[in-house]
Amino acid sequence: MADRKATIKSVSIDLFFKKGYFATSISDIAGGSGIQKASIYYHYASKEDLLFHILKSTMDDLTTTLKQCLAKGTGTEQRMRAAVRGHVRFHLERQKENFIANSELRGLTAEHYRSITQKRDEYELIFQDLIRQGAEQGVFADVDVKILSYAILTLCTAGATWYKPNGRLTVDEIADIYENFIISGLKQGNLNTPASC
Amino acid sequence: MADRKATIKSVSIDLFFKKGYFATSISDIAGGSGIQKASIYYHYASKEDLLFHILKSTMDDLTTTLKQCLAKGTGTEQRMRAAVRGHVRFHLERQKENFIANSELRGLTAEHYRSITQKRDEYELIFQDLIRQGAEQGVFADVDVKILSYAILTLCTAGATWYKPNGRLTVDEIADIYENFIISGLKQGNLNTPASC
DNA sequence: GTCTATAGAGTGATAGAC
DNA sequence: GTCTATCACTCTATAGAC
Repeated sequence: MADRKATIKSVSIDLFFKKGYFATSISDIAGGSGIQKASIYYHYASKEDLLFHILKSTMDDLTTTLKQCLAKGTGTEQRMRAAVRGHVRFHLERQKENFIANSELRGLTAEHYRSITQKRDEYELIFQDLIRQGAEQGVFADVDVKILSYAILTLCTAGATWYKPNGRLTVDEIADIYENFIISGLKQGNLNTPASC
Repeated sequence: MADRKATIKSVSIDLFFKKGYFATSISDIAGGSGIQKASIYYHYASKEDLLFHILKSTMDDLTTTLKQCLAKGTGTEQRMRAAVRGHVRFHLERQKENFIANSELRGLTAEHYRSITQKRDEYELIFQDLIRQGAEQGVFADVDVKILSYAILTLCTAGATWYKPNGRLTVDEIADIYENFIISGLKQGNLNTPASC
């Protein structure tokens, strides 16, 4: 039980993922951490403070990972492939935190909410720039940048909802599928007539 | 104030969407409905019962809508296009209920949870059958059916997260974008080498 | 750093009058 | 069908001992 503060955070991530932020009590977290609930407040100012720490570190690590992935690629398509792959991997490897980051924003104070959504917006911008560049270079079709960026991100993020660590497919196999699906969608080859319903 | 029971349900949908199920109290719902909180229990047995009614009617209507859309189409690609379009439309037009249906399942009792996820699984099966048929007929590429069905559904469902009724694009314009993106992804035309990150 | 004890407020739900 | 009143409980957070 080296670092109690880290233990509390880790237990909270497990519980927020399984039960949700509002359904998890300080008592639950204390029980899981092997201490009394009052002791939580020595390490974190409040339950909301704990949530904010989780979301902040997740978003910061996510952005760092993306930038590392992009640094390796050359050319817009390769860079988009690397971005998608990095995004998928990060979300599957740190499934619980990412699930929380996408579902528990309402638990934050107004100020902390702005802080996290600003980080998210900056992250989205990187993808939007890639789509725009690809469209200008003729690598991708002339698609709606905003909608497509949301589509790409939610698609990959959704993995954090259903992924099972010891399931049928490995992280890299799932990343392959998403990468090809998304690049195909961005290129928009051979399309026919739309539906009527 | 014709039907109080319907008013309570409608107010609950608004509040569950805005604040979340656990963060919404019976008092909040009563206040929004213009009655005292005890009166809620004349119409619904419990807060959970209210949530279940919302989710059940949403899922039933969703499945009905999909079947109507599919009845019109001929050919696998046209049927998939119709299915995607119907799914997107339903989620954007009934945004709040669908958002709740995708985020508040944890509020249900074990029995009700099974009931709703069973309806969801049946709905997903329709999409999985379409993907499989398309792959067999050579209309779609030989893709992973389960992953792709999750991808398609979460993609369209995500619209319920960010859609703004009076925003830049109409429901049909958004449906067009998703439809083309998904069909392109299912066909997987002209792909190059994968990324390395 | 962790404990016991408790404050203070809010919760879902019920009883019974009207 | 809606009300007032209240029960029994849980919650976050704090005070102060050790």
